[in-house]
Amino acid sequence: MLTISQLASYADVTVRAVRHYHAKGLLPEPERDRSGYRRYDAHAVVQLIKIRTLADAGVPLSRVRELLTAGEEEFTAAVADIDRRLRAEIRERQRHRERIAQLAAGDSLALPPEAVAYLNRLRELGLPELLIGGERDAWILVAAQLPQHMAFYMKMKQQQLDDPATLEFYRDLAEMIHWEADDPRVAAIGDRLVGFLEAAEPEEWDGYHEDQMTDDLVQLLDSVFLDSVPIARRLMQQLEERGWRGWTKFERIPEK
Amino acid sequence: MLTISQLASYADVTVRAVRHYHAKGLLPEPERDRSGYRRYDAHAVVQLIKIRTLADAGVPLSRVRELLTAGEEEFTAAVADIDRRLRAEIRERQRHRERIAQLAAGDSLALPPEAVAYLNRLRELGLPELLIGGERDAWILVAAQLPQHMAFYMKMKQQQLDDPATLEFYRDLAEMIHWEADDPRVAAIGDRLVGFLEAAEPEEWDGYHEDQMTDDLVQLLDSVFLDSVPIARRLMQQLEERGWRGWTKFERIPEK
DNA sequence: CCTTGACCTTGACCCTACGTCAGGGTCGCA
DNA sequence: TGCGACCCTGACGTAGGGTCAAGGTCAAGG
Repeated sequence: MLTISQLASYADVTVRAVRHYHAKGLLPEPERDRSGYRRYDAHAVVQLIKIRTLADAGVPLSRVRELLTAGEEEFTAAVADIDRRLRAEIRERQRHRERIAQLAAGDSLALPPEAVAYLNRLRELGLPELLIGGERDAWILVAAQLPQHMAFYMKMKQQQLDDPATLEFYRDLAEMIHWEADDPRVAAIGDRLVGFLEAAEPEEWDGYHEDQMTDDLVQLLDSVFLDSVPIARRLMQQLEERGWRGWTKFERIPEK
Repeated sequence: MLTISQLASYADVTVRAVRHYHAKGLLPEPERDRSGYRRYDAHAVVQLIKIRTLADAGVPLSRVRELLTAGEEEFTAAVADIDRRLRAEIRERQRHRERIAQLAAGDSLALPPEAVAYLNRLRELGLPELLIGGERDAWILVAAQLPQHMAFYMKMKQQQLDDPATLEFYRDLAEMIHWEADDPRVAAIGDRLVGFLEAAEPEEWDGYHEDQMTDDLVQLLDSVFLDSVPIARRLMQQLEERGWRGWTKFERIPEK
């Protein structure tokens, strides 16, 4: 007769695993000797080897129980089922590999490459890191909600940077993030921005922020701006005095 | 400000997962409103999306915590590490697939194909299923301990079956399993068996059960025989009276 | 006879990444 | 004011065991 550790070593499993299989009902509890030790016969070794064979093949223990007593057809059906699961798990991990391969550090975490390129261009233009961080966060949010539109958005943004006047204005906006909340220059910026908006109206921004972008998302993006730039609140106040509101999605305040 | 379910839906995770990340320290606990509800800002959405991005890439949460604050080099090192783990898991599952592909029902569970072929031959020879079951269990044990020698053992066994005299004797042995414990014919079988053993001596069985097979294993295999055939004990007793012992590995009892 | 080391017992907590109650408080709307 | 949808904490469950803890047992050697 065998002790539990002898049994375990024949099947190359741990003693703990054997007890686990007892608890799970995979392996019947054997007789005990007078001191309460489990005593096994050779048949238990055979059973245990079968259990390990299935478990080593990736069969979950809950199914091992069925399979040990299953007939031929059930068995082959179950095997097919398990093979499907394994294939799915392999595919999942292959996708994981592809994803982590994309994950360099920094911006590219949670952003598609075209967005990373855009952020890098902002960086090359010498814009302050604080503003770029705000942009990055905003685009992370957009990329999470509307991944299929990121390519389009990024193309639009890149085109804006190609226009010298817009770029110049962008630089001035960037300056703004360091201003105190009561800086008087905000009024001038507000004027210029409204000038831009009214010159561009009405069709130029077409498709830029259409139906896809829900009001909720727009509000969330606005709050990113409001939270990351101290003077943002003042600026938006200026805009509202001039008949405009919003930031992510400017719109004329309807006259009442 | 966002509620927990709004936050969760922006990052496409469950509310439970968000709380889990709080508990794990991945996402800082936000301010509470006066009724104790968590209130989030847009930055929390960004953080949560980053967490999901890493987790979706197969990064364990314990490492996500490090990676969120890691610099460029640590990050790429960690990514390489995770990729290694993923590759290992994929390989593991591919091995599992190969193994379960081998697992038809019945005998082949835990046995190599040549052993299955041997058992099938016994079946074709019309030997009783009870005896074949005993053989199968014995070979499962051997295959688990000495997988590299199975091919050789099976070749030997097949050769034995090719010899008409041995085969005939095999059939008679097979009959035996139905006998009562006090059947007088056991003596005759004992005589014939000893005849075989002494005729075959000493070199014919060479390499069949050599050093590889430990005494422990031999004893285990003997016990399979003793447990599965009622009259086995009587037969071995007969053998001992004639100067032989064992079953798996017959040996002459040294004269004292 | 005693010690020592190896083995055995049960019970309980640990891991991942959350899911799923249970029991109770809160919000917004009709 | 009542209802459904939301929020809170706390606790238990998952798969497959690992790892103590606290104690009983066994065999060998001094």
